Amino acid sequence: MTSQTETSSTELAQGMRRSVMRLARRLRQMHEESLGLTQNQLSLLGLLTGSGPRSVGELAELEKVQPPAITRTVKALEQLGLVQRSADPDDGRRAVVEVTPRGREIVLADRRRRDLWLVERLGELTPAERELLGRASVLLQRLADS
Amino acid sequence: MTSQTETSSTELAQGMRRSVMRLARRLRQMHEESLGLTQNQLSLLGLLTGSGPRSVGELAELEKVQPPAITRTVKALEQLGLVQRSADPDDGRRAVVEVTPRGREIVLADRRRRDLWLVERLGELTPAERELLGRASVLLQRLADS
DNA sequence: GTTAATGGTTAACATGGTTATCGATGACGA
DNA sequence: TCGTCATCGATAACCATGTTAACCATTAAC
Repeated sequence: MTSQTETSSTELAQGMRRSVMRLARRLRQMHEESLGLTQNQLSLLGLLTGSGPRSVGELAELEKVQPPAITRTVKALEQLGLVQRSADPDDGRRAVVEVTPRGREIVLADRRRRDLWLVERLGELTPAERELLGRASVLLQRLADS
Repeated sequence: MTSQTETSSTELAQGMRRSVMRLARRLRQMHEESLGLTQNQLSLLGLLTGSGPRSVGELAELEKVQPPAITRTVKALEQLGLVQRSADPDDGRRAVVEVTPRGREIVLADRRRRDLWLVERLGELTPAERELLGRASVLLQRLADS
């Protein structure tokens, strides 16, 4: 019993890795050519849009990257007028970054555009299949966060 | 009706994008620290292991990258003794690349290691949930390939 | 057989990650 | 209160990996 469960879990894992990695790659490609912003810049902008103002250190941790990488990206976004950097009033060392209205606008537009391809693909499925994916999506999220 | 279907498809797409991208990221991190090989090198090696000998141009197309990038990665893998490059006997311009036994070994070991984390996570789910993911995985694959 | 097309490499450059170092600010014990 | 230490962020120098442009060798075509 154990060995059979193990075997099928391995096979399931292989299948899932393949399909998830592949779909992710596809989704990533969908917003490559986006408004002149790089992948990184969009990712950071999206993060800020979702979470509100953040310090450089927090952003680094959330993006799983070292602080200098964030500094560079923030600098680029700042020059484009998409984020704004200000000193933390309580702690002069911290630099707080927040998205500007224009930045937020771009993120939302990009998200719509990115989803378009997937929405179309999903439209080709049966309602039952979509329902299945909806339930699976919750599980995937749980796996990713665990 | 249409508008309701459309709305839920949009929501489904958003949820799926989030969960798929996140899980993919997590899976990718799992084999970062792998034997001194970079992400790229492992990816190319995996491709070659799965598909047999390929020309540089084919590899570039499969990896969605320009030929010079392949040339560089192949050169590195060749120096490590993980791939072998030879001239196509029918067309002296083409360079055919194939994985060596040692390269193949590394790919398989890496795959096992990468799957380990996911297998463990899947083990925490109920059988019904695993079954659901198995069916969803097939759909994801189809979406990615369409 | 000369010319054009094709496959791959090389060179020069851009982007984005890293570590090491430093300046400025905040925290804390003598 | 002051001197020391820790922490945050920025800068510099380096590496990995993508790009385009130019070039070489080989094949194809007239």
